[in-house]
Amino acid sequence: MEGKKDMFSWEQKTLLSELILGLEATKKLQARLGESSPASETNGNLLKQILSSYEKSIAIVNWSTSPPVQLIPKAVGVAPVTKSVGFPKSPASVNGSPRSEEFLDGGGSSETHRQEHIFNSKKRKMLPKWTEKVRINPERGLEGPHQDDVYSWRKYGQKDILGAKFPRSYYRCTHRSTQNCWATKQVQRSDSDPTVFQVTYRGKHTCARGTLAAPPPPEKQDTRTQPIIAQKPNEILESLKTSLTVRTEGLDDVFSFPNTPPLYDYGNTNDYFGGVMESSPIFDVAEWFNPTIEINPDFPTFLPDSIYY
DNA sequence: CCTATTTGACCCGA
DNA sequence: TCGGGTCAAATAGG
Repeated sequence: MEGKKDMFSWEQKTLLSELILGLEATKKLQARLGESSPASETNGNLLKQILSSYEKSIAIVNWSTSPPVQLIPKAVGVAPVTKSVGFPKSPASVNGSPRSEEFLDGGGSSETHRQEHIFNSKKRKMLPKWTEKVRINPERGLEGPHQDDVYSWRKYGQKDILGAKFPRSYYRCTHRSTQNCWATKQVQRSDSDPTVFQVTYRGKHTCARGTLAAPPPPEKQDTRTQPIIAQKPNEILESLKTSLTVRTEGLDDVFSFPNTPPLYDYGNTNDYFGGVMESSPIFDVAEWFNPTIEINPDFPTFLPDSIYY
């Protein structure tokens, strides 16, 4: 565990190099494809997927080494997806191997617990962070949810934020304990425009379905449609569209998602949101789309992780 | 019975 | 001390 603290094993180096090579190659391919066949939507997605996988893999390797190897940034910076995971400064003195073990504490000694906590928060600080804006479209199904939203999230908290009309909800990957996936996200409904939500992600998924190819269709999952939806006066805002933005914390990553589905313009704000607030039965639109943005246009179903596990 | 959500308490950094 | 983020017991739902 403490063996090589300031350096990576040659395996890690090699692995990293390989990953980077693959990443670069993929980018080139992407560029090339982009020029020749402009209509290859599928190819584009595949490439995005591949790039994403490379990024995550590299990130993982980096995480497992004390000094985050900053080779990723390189000079490639072409593909937007390559925002390269941002690591705030040096990880200070986090121990070399952020491995589980400690999380499995069973004894529950407050000591262990505490250290675990500290460790976690430190680690957390290093996680890349970015924000996307998602808006609901009253006449369409959920729009192009981001890959990241296809994951299984589990809500672990909600808080009223000072100055914000709506509470902020916190989610973490369902597989955190089982697979050490530290991805989390928080959703904040915009004060001004209730149709807009700000989703801030932290950390990339390292869980199986997060790292590997995206979980595509098997969403069938006997639609465990949430009852909440049923009570909604309207099912309008089921749709949302994602556009993104980025704003990172001191990290220099310029991130932008390549996919930007068609924009829908709902000129009129449905009276829906008119005087929501206190009298309206509308709790929080966030509820509907929060947990897990579903691709199903008709129902924002919340898929349990059971599917993938 | 098991898993996910709710919600007040608790922790920690600013 | 305050406010944001997380924990965890209670609760909901299948």
